[in-house]
Amino acid sequence: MRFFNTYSREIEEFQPRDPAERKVGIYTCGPTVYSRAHIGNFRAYIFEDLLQRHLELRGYNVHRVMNMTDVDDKTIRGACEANIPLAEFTAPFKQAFFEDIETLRIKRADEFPAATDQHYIDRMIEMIGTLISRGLAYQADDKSVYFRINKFPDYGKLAHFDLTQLQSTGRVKHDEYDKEHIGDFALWKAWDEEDGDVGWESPWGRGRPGWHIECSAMATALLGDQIDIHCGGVDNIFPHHEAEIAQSEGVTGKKFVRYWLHCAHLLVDGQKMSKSLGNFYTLPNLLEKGYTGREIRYALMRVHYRAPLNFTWEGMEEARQALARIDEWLARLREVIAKKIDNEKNKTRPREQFEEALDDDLNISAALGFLFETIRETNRAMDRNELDAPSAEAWLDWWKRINKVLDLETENEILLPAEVAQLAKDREKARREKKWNQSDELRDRISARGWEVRDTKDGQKLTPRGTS
RNA sequence: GGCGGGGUAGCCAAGUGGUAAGGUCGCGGUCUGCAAAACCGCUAUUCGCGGGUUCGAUUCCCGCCCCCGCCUCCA
Repeated sequence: MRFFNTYSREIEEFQPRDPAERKVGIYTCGPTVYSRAHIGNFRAYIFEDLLQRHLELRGYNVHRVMNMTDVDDKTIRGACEANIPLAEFTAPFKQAFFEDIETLRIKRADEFPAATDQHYIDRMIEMIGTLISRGLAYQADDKSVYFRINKFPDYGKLAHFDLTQLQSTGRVKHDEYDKEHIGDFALWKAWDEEDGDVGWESPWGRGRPGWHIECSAMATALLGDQIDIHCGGVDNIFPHHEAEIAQSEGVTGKKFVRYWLHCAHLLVDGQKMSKSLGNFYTLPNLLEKGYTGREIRYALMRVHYRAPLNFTWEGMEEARQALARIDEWLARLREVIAKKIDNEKNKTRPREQFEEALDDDLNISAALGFLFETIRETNRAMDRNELDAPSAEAWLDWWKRINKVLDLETENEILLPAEVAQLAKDREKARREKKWNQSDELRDRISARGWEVRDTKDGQKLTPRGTS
């Protein structure tokens, strides 16, 4: 198995810390719960889901942690504006997040530590204390504690940045007079009036943790000093992950992460989907348009994680059609099995290309290409009545195996509504009497109710469209 | 300005030093009363542009162009 490691900028053979036990520790940066996450955020989480599921398919025992950032400027501002306690403000967004990942069939992480958990606050304070004692951090005149990047020679290595070349984007306001170096980042932010009643006591006074330290504290607390894989969006490479390395290694003295994997952005109209640009869609936005969770999952999954993915409605339609093709294929395989078709002519058996494609830095496009090739070949055999039941069973087993990674099968059998059943019954009668106009009219009415009619040798078949 | 990612058909996209997977859309055909689904065929003499290496380059090298992102709290 090979992955592109952001640190080396090279494809590397994957070797976990504990190859014998096949244990893999993964840390993924989770949402900041100040508003509902948008589908660009979920592209990253789906990529991480694919990673976890493929590792598991290959026999690894994955332990994944995803943090919840429930204290930062935005959450505090939101709570202030709503005039409610911070926890009350973030709770519905946490809940919405869990609903959304369930809709998208994203496997839950083993742990979702929250930044405001006193246990982790304590750990952050402890780490900051250690960094200060080693000269890697200092308390400035503004009472905040900053990381001293000049004392950490590797700072900038992940992003390949030359620190003397850093330019301010003006996105974040700097308290330049308080910091020794413009690049020094906050570990502990001193309380100010805008924080209201949000704050924790520390050896440096009342305040709250900086964003980066929370991940270092939770990652090392739950996964140990060294973790196998750390993921996130490319926009987290700098400064967030760079800072995590500095803080963690500054405390433990050990290499923090073996493999850094970063996901490219979801674009809309060729631009990064983001809250600040206002060009974003949430999951409920797409569900309202009639798309289902698995259709959205497919649409967000089908492009390689390191390539930008442009979100379009055309892409959503493509996802729907592609899934219908898979559904149809599965239904046909099951039919062959049910009919116990026995034919010696075509004994086809599954191959390994799907898994091998994913071994290659999660090449999902190649993997799906192989799936669809397989679908065409087996459909062709079924058209000729040349696929026997054992072969169909073998392909179905194969699907069950790869679907552990894809998780794209329709969830529940949708019951035929009585109304549609009656229309179908009427249509059957009309067809027996060769009343074609009536038959076609009934087909339209059934179609208007979201069901598709097909006339086969065995009579009418009804399939729901756009199913979850 | 620095550092990345990307540029392959209408759209999405894989890929290799030896002549371009797959999905979707469109067109034609088989099947069908007509459809649908499925299958078959057609749809890139060509892979952003210009050089170079090579018997041969979309792939390797050099230069350039375009798009997107990051450059101190964005997945």
